[in-house]
Amino acid sequence: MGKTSAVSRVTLKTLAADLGLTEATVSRALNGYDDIAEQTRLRVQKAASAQGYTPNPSARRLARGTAEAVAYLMPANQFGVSDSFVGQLLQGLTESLSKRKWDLLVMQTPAAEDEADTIQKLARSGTVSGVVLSRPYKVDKRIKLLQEARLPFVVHGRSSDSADYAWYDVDNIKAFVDIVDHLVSLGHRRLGYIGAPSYLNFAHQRMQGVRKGIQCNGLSDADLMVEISEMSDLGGEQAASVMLDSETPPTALICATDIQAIGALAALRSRGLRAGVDVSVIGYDGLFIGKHSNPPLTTMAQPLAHSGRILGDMLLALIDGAEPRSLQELRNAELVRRMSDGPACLSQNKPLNGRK
Amino acid sequence: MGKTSAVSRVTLKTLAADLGLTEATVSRALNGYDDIAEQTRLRVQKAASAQGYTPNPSARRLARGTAEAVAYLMPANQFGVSDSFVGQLLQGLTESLSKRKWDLLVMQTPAAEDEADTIQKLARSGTVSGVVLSRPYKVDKRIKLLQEARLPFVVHGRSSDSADYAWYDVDNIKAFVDIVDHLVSLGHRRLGYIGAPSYLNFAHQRMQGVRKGIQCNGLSDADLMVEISEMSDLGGEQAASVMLDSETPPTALICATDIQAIGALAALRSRGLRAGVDVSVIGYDGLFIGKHSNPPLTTMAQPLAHSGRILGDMLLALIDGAEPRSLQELRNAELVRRMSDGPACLSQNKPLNGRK
DNA sequence: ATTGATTCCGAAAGCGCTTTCGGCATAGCG
DNA sequence: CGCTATGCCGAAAGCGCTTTCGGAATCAAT
Repeated sequence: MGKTSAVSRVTLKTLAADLGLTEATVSRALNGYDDIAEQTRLRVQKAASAQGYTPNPSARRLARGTAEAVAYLMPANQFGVSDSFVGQLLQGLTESLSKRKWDLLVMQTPAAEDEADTIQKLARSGTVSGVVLSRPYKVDKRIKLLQEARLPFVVHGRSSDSADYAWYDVDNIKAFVDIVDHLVSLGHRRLGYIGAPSYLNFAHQRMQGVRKGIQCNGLSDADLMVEISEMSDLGGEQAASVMLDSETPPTALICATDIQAIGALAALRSRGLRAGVDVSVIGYDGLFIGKHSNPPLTTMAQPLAHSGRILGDMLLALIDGAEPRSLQELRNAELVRRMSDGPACLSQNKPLNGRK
Repeated sequence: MGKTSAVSRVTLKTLAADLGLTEATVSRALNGYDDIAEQTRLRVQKAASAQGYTPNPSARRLARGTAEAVAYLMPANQFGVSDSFVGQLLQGLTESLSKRKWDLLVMQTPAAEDEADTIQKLARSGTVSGVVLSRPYKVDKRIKLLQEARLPFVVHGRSSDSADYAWYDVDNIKAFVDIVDHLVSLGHRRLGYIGAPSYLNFAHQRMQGVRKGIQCNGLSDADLMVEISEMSDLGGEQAASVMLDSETPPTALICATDIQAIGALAALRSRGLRAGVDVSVIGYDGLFIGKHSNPPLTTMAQPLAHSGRILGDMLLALIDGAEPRSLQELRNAELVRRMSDGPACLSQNKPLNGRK
């Protein structure tokens, strides 16, 4: 009746007592110190796994002075449309961290106000030894805070000044230059761009991309129509609507995100316009949903299959002392053509306006 | 110049020294003990926030003997299609937990083999004081393990024996009975069901629902055609294909998940069949994607807007000592009609088989 | 046999915090 | 004025683990 069933935890102390050794010895045996006789190490290991010993992480962390955990700062779920990439990212992160048996915390900065507070607490308390940040703003206070706190971090995306920290991003500018190239090569000369709020840096970059694409192809600003909308299907639909209903509607719509592109598709349909025939629509993200939209969406697919693992590995390297500048990885997005783009049919520049 | 910039952490010790008090006093002052003079409490609080003191969670947890953290066991991302609900759920969970300033860990049981191991480690190490489990299997070893370990947990969904633990689920059986009712009322008499692997209990339940619906409406087993597929668009497409290409194809397809329904839609299109006219298709989940599929998908929408917060609150209550049996919440899904269902047109029972 | 180098383990301090306990004041009571 | 309450704080132990240090053996070399 000494131990009441499953209640009494097995600690280093009990283990040591059982083995006739000291806690110190058992600890070192389990942690691979080389001043332990191979024979006793085996004995200890066997007993440990037999009794199901699992070190108390809090105690270990306290003693070691390291957190053995990292935090993922989830982007605030802004428009109801939950970001499906969060799941993928987390999966990759856990994979990467599990190699060291580290824990993954997910946090969310409540209001924009509390961001500073959250980060400072995080840094000062020593809860984690690293942070993964998603979807940074153009100028992102959190990044500066993390730097000041000397807390290792990697960013999924980049803010405007990305020289001094580690990040993993896709080349948004190139991606949108490519889109413009593609469209121009199809004969399009009047383009519409449905953008996202530019405080999000990726939105800013994508906008830059289309501007650059316009220039490189010898078009002028007058050939580009721009509407900024929120990142939702409705936002995209509304933005597309104003452009389509304008005097000289564009023959192709470039969208900052697939979600908005999906909305644009709806705007076309409701006007009796055929995407890919009357007007081209190209999105960005490579979302699964695009495969099944009406019509299937042509899009720039970003490679986020392994981004979680990559970010995790980067962070680990960083914590091990790697130079942040050496950990900057830029990938390219890839055009996947489905059905929503096609040659410009200049004949019907002014479409027949199904309604209105 | 006493403190070298941001390097030296401010601990209870330094705070106490600064204030001319003991660590014990400061600790109690900060933790709301009532044996501290109101005046000194204020003094302490002011100094704490001025110096930006944040308690070291590991030390606190160790001393208190409680984890102040819970874990979310992510469902393994089986078919590449990342589950978009994970993000939503996490958001709700963090909200709920932030009320107590608890941490949220996300973990993933690597292989099916290691599940037991993972859970036992989790329980024994005291890493967390509670667990949220998603998408249980019909008979789920993890649940038994959690029970044995006396680790509080709530399940998002139910396993086959759900009497003794806390869960939050939607009434899958009722949902699918409702679908059958709806379809029958539209005149459909030959139904097809595209199911999911039945080791996932929700899949089992949905199948039961369909069967029950068949009975209640006076149909026989012969009127139901069943295909089980993996939970992906391709799976759904293939399953739909075999049914549509059969001797006597069903006039309506019920799908266990929206993803599969989306695939079924593709199968229809490739055969020149019009969803909602020639064949009805109904999915389940209420995924955003269904709004923009071709045609828009009629589906049973499950209420998961606040499921994360509800699960979090349940878990907290449980940890506070609530009875698991008192924490079982069953919600109803709701039919949202879009374009993929419609009255049965018996005239074209045998469709014109576009190909094959 | 004496020395020196190795091998292996125990002793002990400490990580930063919580919490019980006891004791010194001061206040309240007869 | 002595006595017991009460208020307020310090002392100290302890949570479970890590890690440095030193010392007792054992071994090899002279």
